[in-house]
Amino acid sequence: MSVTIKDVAKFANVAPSTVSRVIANNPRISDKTKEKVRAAMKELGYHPNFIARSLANQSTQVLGLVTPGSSDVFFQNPFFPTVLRGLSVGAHEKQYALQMVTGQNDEDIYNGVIQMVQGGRVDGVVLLYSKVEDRILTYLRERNFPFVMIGKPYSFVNEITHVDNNNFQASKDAANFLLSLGHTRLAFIGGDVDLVVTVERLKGYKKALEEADIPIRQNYILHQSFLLEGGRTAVCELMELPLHERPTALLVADDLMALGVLNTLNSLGISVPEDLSVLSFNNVLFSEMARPPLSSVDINIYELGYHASKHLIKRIENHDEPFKRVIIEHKIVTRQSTGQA
Amino acid sequence: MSVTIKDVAKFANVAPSTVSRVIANNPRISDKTKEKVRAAMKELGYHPNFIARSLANQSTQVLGLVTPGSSDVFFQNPFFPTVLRGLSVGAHEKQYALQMVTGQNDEDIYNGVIQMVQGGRVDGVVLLYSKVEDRILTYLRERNFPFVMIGKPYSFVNEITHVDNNNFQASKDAANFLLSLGHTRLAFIGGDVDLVVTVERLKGYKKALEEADIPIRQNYILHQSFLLEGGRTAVCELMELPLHERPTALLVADDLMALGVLNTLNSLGISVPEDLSVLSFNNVLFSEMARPPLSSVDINIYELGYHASKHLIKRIENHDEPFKRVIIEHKIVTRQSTGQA
DNA sequence: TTGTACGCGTTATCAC
DNA sequence: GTGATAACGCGTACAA
Repeated sequence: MSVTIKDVAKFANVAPSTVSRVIANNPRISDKTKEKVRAAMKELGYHPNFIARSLANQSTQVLGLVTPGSSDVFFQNPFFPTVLRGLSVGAHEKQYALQMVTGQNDEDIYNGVIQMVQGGRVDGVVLLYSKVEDRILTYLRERNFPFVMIGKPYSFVNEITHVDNNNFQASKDAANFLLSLGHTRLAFIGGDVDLVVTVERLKGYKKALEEADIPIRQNYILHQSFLLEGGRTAVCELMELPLHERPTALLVADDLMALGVLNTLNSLGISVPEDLSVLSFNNVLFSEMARPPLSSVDINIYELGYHASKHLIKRIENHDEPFKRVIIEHKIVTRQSTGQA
Repeated sequence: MSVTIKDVAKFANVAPSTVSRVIANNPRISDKTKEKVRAAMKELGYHPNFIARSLANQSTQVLGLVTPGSSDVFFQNPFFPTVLRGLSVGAHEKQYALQMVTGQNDEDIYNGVIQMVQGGRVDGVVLLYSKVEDRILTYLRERNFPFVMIGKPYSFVNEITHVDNNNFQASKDAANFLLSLGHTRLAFIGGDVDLVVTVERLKGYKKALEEADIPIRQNYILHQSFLLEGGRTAVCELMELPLHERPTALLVADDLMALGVLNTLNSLGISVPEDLSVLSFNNVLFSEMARPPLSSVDINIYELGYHASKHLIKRIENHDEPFKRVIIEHKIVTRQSTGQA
């Protein structure tokens, strides 16, 4: 077996409790014994056992990460690695580890979260999404377990710490940008309607049209999953409209979907931005590598992750920490997929 | 606090050990008491405490995931989410959780691994890469700690369980494919030379040329990090050659880099595949979305992850499990970035 | 078939 | 300042 605190104690001729205090750097231990104990630890190659510490402490220094049930789709989106990197950096700064729930569907994930939480595996949880009805959220709230959400809560906005963009405003800005280029036939291709981010971006789109006195047409509003394939399907649907009714600009709720859109348009012989402008969201790494390079609303994905873990840790370490709404800036990055109407 | 085994015991009028046995589904407990205890557990909403269990068991049911030190780069590559999904599914099938080391550089990651391992946080470790000199590998081997590697070990190939493609053969196949199209001026753009995968793919490239009696030119061999930017730099370098010395085909060791290549070629007015063929590796999701769609060697990334966790768990659960070399199939997927010379 | 008692490696609360 | 001792929640010999 591994070398324990007791071994160190014997070796240094002190009590186990003293060793424990040295590890915690307790000020009431004399420098002399500290030295002696540290030497012993080094000599024996001692490393603290986190499991035992967790049991005594009732704290694990681990954050749980919860993906949406459709994790295969979620993983594929470049959003995920970027937000993960932010989470990782934020966690690392406070010496927290990251643990993921495994499972491919809602049921698996739900059970995974319960195991994590009840099993005491994690000190807190990050929800990497926001859904309209979410029993995981309900569960965490009921147990008053520390968690933060990336995205805007569907309800109880003031009782949930969350890190989000102002997606309503971002989408309104984006739509206004297209309007300012002279487009009036403006379609919206959104993601899963269960996701709050879709809802918010749709609202922003509608609001912008409304303020510009442009009637909202239901056949200009499409919903697909956040995937390449979704972009294709949506385009095909729009292009079945009679020529004079086709939109001249598309607002696409996700870059990956936009990539599918571009691809499909290309194979249909429709050129971007001459025939059709495309503006999307997220500004992931390959946006600028698309053909043509994608204009996209940068939502600072990394920051979303970073602040999420920072605030979660705050809530863990101070249970009375007030709920916060953290808004990350967005910015329209103009490239070559958008042009004058 | 949470409801414990003792609470259940009291409620069901049995001893704590009986409850424990019911959880383990010990056959020596009568069906009647099992029912009684299970009813009590349900009634009280009992969930086992993993931490306590881990301490008693000396096992955590957690797998550790180790990324290369340059994790920011690694995360960005679509390879990562895909392999992660495979790992996740494999782990989930055996009820294992996944934990990641956090940290942005070699030093952080190294310390993170030591903490994970010595701290007893994980039962085993997956190395998601293979480097030429790797002290993490050395450490794990010295401690005889269960681990598997994704990729080919630089040394001790027969003493390390690993899941890999035959990258030598894959690269040779790929080069031969280009040769069969009539290309003779064939360049290789590889990744980080510290990575074994780069080394293997370079070897395969060289071997194919050698067998075709084509001399190897050092200025046709470039190395960049696995990133979009790397593709750009490499192309610029090659295009500085006099026209008649320029390669007519590129073998690129990574799709992401190939995307950068395509992009740069486009802006230089060089058309693919008419002027130059491009063949890359990995066949990640967006390969077919590139312009033109990328011909790529599919290496079954998902399978790499899936088998890695499966075999790691085998090693954990049976410490005498022999070392294995698991080879995942590869296949050239021809799209529009390759053509006759 | 079930109960008792101890150990897993720490931390924390007392004493001294 | 430092040393016993009791938790933390569970698994498991050993008894009964």
